[in-house]
Amino acid sequence: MAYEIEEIAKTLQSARVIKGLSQRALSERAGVPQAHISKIERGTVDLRLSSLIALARVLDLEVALVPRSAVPAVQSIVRSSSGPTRSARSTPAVIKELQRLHQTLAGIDQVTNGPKELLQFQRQLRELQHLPLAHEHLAALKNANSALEAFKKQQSGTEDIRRALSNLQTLRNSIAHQSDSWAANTTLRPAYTLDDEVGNG
Amino acid sequence: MAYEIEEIAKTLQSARVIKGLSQRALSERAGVPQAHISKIERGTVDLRLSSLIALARVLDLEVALVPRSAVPAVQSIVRSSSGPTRSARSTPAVIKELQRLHQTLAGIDQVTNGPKELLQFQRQLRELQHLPLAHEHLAALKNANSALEAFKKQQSGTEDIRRALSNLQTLRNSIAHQSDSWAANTTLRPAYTLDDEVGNG
DNA sequence: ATGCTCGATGCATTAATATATATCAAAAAT
DNA sequence: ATTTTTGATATATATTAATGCATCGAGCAT
Repeated sequence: MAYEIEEIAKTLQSARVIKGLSQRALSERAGVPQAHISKIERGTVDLRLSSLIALARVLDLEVALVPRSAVPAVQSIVRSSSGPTRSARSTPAVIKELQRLHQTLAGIDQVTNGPKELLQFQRQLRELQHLPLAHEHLAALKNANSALEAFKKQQSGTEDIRRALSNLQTLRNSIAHQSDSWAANTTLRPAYTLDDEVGNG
Repeated sequence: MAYEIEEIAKTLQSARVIKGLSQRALSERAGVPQAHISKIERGTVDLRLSSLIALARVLDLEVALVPRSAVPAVQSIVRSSSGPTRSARSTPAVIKELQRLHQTLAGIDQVTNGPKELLQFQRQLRELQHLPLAHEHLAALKNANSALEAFKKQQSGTEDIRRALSNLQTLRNSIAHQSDSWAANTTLRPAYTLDDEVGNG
């Protein structure tokens, strides 16, 4: 298979993984069979443009034809625009943990009517999903998760939730501070749809 | 056919026309049958990625997947980078006239050993091909062309050539002055391959 | 008027994608 | 330890891009 095709295939796969979607989940949304997605990502097929567009759509990507002379500039734009999304947060473990957090939160039915800490927790989590989390932050996320689960099983009260929440806030602040150029973009960037239906193909 | 595909098709066609290539010429270079190129440009086929890449290659384009959030920035980059190439010079008549000039020049066999004005003429023409020529400049080009042909038929001497050359120089200067931002790029931008084999499919 | 190039179209054939469905081993979650 | 999920793979079929070739009318030039 041609080099360029594999390049695009890699981009597709990377985007899918970052979005926390399984091949099957992507399959449903894009209307492309999972088997075919597998072949595409492996670069074993010369896919049609419609397939590429269908997949790109779901992955918030756009198929573009850019002049060769503009490629470097475009690359730098793309890098700076989706850099944190791509590089810093590409650690699979971190992504997984974020999903886990989201799911345990979804498993608590008193989020809306329960203590307000839970809602704040939810909001905090949503913000974190947009931040360039590195692998070093994994532990903090795990702690928050176990705190949440402890509360879910009623093994602890709202105090622990509040403490975990505070931890997440400090985490958020420490990260948001180190990259201001990124912070400017954060309002424009479409939020990940990590919220709905994560990783269940 | 999907909207996005037609969009890409339009881009391909536009790039081809601007480069002064016929479908048949593009066909030879890209290894794609002319009939198929026709269908592609009309948006009546769901082309494969390999076809798209093959065509884009010849047209100095790159197939890219850009994040939706970065699309506006990328568009502005592309516009400013290939703006003159795209907008100002897209007048078909101007392109035709440039090709005509080039061909009449090629029809003169004493370019290399003849009067030095011819060589300068050639060089000047080459520079003009990289400039954002508008429709208003058409007359000047036609004048230059007729002057060249008159010399070819030995109906005039080198004086007329020199005068036409001078006209082209002033034309060049007047254009180059009004856009400095563009002038900076002009060294980096790959020259059009209008030089070799123009419009003979 | 003649000839040439252009893009579009038709047709037959080939080759490959796309799809539906099912299965498998490995990783992950319970 | 058991169940679920995930990605890769297999088979069979339908759809269609891709190719080669021929042709057509329109525009342009000689």
